[in-house]
Amino acid sequence: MTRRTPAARPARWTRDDFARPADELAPALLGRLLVRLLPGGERLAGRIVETEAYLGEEDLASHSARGRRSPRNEAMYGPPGLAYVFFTYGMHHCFNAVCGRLGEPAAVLIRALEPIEGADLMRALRDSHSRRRSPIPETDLASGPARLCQALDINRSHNGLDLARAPDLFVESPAAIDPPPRVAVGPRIGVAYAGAWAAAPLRWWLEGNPHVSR
DNA sequence: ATGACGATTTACT
DNA sequence: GTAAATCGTCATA
Repeated sequence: MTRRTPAARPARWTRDDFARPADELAPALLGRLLVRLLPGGERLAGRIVETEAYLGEEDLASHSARGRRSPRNEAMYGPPGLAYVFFTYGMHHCFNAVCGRLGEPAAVLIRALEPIEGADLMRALRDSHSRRRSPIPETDLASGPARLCQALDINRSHNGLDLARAPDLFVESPAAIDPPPRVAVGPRIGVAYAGAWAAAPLRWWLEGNPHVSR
């Protein structure tokens, strides 16, 4: 009788994998792969090395704080597994995975990736967004929420996409998680406006990984 | 209709 | 370290 070893091959995440609280999902995503298939068939993949949890209506740092619901953040109120992509600062995109239960506006912001597949293509995509002369070092390719969106060509067209079903954007557990990762926790970035919530330890990253932002 | 500002990045002093 | 870039969104009127 053939027995498969579940962890021996890559496994795509299903809706159930996203259906948990943001502060549970955020650390659980570390070490997983965010995979993007470009229209030409090229496969880009990055190991998730930094995440932030946005808990819901009570979280004053969240776009859904105090029950704010609008066309922009509508995806946050959808089923777990949707992509929430928003445009900010007049020029940047950020990518989240919606989580929790349907109707609860929780999400996890992906803040940084370590390029695993297609790094050269990622560099070309990043170059197309800047006028930099020297080649972008690999540690700068996806080490920030807007950088990773450039590197994987993620934009508003992906907002509301179902990560559990979309053919071109999904999360995958790698065949093996190399070294047992040491995880660090700290306050979220860029949410100083959120009062006491700004200090909450809701950001997780792989300790010592050079692809983490800043 | 108007204005303030942002879950950022980059360049420059 | 500080500041510019740049525009969609939302709150207020």
